[in-house]
Amino acid sequence: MKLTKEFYERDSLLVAEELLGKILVHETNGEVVGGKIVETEAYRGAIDKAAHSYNNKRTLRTEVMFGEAGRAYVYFIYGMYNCMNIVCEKVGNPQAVLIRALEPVEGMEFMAKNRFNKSYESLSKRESINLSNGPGKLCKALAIDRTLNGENLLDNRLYLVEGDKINKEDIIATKRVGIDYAEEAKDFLWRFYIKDNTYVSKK
DNA sequence: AGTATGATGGACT
DNA sequence: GTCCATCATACTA
Repeated sequence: MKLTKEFYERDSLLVAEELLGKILVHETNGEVVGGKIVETEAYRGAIDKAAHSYNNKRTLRTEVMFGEAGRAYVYFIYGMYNCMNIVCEKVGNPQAVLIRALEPVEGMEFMAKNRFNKSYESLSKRESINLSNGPGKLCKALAIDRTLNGENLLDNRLYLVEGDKINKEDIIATKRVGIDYAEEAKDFLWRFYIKDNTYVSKK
């Protein structure tokens, strides 16, 4: 069952935590690829120095975050990678959740081709873990790029469905990654991951 | 285990 | 011109 707009239309902290265990699916030229979300980060908008939308900064890039919940915010970073977020909260409140890592569930051949240009069977152990254990890696694996920025996750191209129920005691809350510039916000425990999951990007 | 470094280009000022 | 919500590789030990 697909997640509803009501699910997304809440504080990004809640959404980030509850997204753990859900399945992210991309359908693209006849292929279906999907993975279980095992790591997320909340970006809480106007009050969050780490967020692109800090201080309600509204630019062409951040515009999607100001719109309706349940859209994809995909941005290009470090000249090479894409990162996918899910827009949260009501219109005008620019929060989002970054998807940081997936456990492959469906379309492993497609992922292996995208990431390493070889068959899934021929991957080393290291490579199979590296398919989707980071925000840039999972976008490459699932063929998610900026053309999907603004995509409605309630439609049938890129969407999320129910998955495993994760127990509260299996959820770790810790500091976000790669935001050293964010002053006090860099220490907020706004990253969530599933305890002991192999595909988490960073303990 | 850890630490360092280059790749590479768009967004923003 | 500067800054990146990253990753792969190449070291050191």
